[in-house]
Amino acid sequence: MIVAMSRYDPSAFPPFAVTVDLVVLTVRDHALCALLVRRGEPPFQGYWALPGGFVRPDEGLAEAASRELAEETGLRAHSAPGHDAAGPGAAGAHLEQLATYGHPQRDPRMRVVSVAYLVLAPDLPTPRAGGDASGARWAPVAELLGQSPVDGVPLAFDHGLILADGVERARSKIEYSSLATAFCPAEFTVGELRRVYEAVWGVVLDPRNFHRKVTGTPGFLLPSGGTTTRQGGRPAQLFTAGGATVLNPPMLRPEP
Amino acid sequence: MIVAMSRYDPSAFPPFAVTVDLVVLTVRDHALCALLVRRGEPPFQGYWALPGGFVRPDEGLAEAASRELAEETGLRAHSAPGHDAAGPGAAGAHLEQLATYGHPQRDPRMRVVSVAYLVLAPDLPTPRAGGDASGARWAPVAELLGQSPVDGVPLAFDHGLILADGVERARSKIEYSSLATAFCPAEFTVGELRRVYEAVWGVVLDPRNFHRKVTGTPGFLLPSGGTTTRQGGRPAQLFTAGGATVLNPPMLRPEP
DNA sequence: GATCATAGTCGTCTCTCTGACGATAAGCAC
DNA sequence: GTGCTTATCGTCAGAGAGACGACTATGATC
Repeated sequence: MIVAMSRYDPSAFPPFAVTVDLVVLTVRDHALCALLVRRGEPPFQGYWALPGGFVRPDEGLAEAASRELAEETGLRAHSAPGHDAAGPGAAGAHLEQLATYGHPQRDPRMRVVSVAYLVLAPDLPTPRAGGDASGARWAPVAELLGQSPVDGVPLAFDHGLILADGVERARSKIEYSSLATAFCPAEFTVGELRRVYEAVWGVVLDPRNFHRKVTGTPGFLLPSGGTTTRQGGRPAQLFTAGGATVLNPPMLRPEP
Repeated sequence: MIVAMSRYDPSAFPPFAVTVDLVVLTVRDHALCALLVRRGEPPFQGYWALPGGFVRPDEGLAEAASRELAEETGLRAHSAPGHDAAGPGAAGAHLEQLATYGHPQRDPRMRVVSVAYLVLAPDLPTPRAGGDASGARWAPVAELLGQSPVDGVPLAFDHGLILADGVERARSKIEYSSLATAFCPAEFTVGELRRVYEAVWGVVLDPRNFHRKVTGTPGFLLPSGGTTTRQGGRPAQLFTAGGATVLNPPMLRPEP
């Protein structure tokens, strides 16, 4: 019986499966999008789900998340273990632990505890399907979180809840950190960064005030010297992410 | 082999033990304190550790944390599942998920994944030891996180790291939420609330500016009508926590 | 009971930052 | 060239924070 089990007796513990699930977010076409895979096996066969998989016996949680991310997208992630970690403007994606989901009935087959990770990545080509997934796609989170689920059906398991938590984390975190740069390529313009904020928050920001704010925050942006006209209009200065990870004072999210 | 295992095959998953660990914080004598228990069994026998235990097969993670908290302290917690949840000024403690720790070697006996929860509670009597703990005490976090570990030895397992993460979460969360009231009894004065901020942040705040800020934030404090002189000096108005959970604009933490 | 120490509460001033918005600059399409 | 787009600089009013003066109402001490 459980009640008779000593709380730390290793020979009599209730067995759990531990998985990682990934909320991979990017900004495409002015919209915040999440990576979904189509499940090729029951349960929820044919449903869209977050990428993820079992943690192996000899690997850490962040390590498992990194591995799944690489298998699924080819991305190299910098995990941010304690606090800051990622170097400025590096090519990979930002990865951080989101939360852990362990409702006893969240998987119909067995007791599964899933550690969710949040990944913020620059725009990528449409991912290949890999492993046991029969398809993969970028889906705008506005469709996923609105009243109308994808293709008329919700996500598998509790992945809709996990996705909502991940999106909320991303939305609030770009307020007080420089994480929005994780959605940009290594070199980007102030306007491109502003479009990231607009897509993630679903708002329109004043270009002049935004420019003043980000260029006036020490350590947020480093001028790289070049300019670009890839967005049309007047040539814009190119920047890379500065070393600052915390924005003080924060970027204020306007209310509706 | 693991690599041959289908990622969601329930019949061939690597078995893990899943535990919850609690970072229980309170403010005593102008200091932020954490609840520790002394381990009565190996490994780390005689070391101080965070309270916690195995998750039972039929209970959720927050449920397990709640149960352990009640067993250890007699506290009833309001978990805060999605966002807000706790009613204003209720008698119990605030409970929220902190993070999950699963380094392969974090427990010398076996693979254990631990979901840490953060509990913020008003000052309590010294807790009774329970279960397999041979003692329990409140320890000032300044001593625990400084260079000098308790009694010359660090905490068991990776609990020092978990504690540090919990303290950092508490410190940052009272900036932009009304969570500091969770450290106060149901009725409290502005000065008592200020002493909570001062203890958690380890700073001294201007009483006049603090008063203006908290009384000027709609929904943060509700006047309860009464007054008290329990802190000495001029009688102070009593308040209960208002319904607001988010502080906008936030309370600013002064820098050294 | 007068005095003092302790806290609480209200006001004022200055500085910084934000939001709103005008004006100018420098590319591209035609 | 004209028109359109985006980038960048500047100005101004209002909100909020830090610094601090002033006053109030208790209990403690002589």
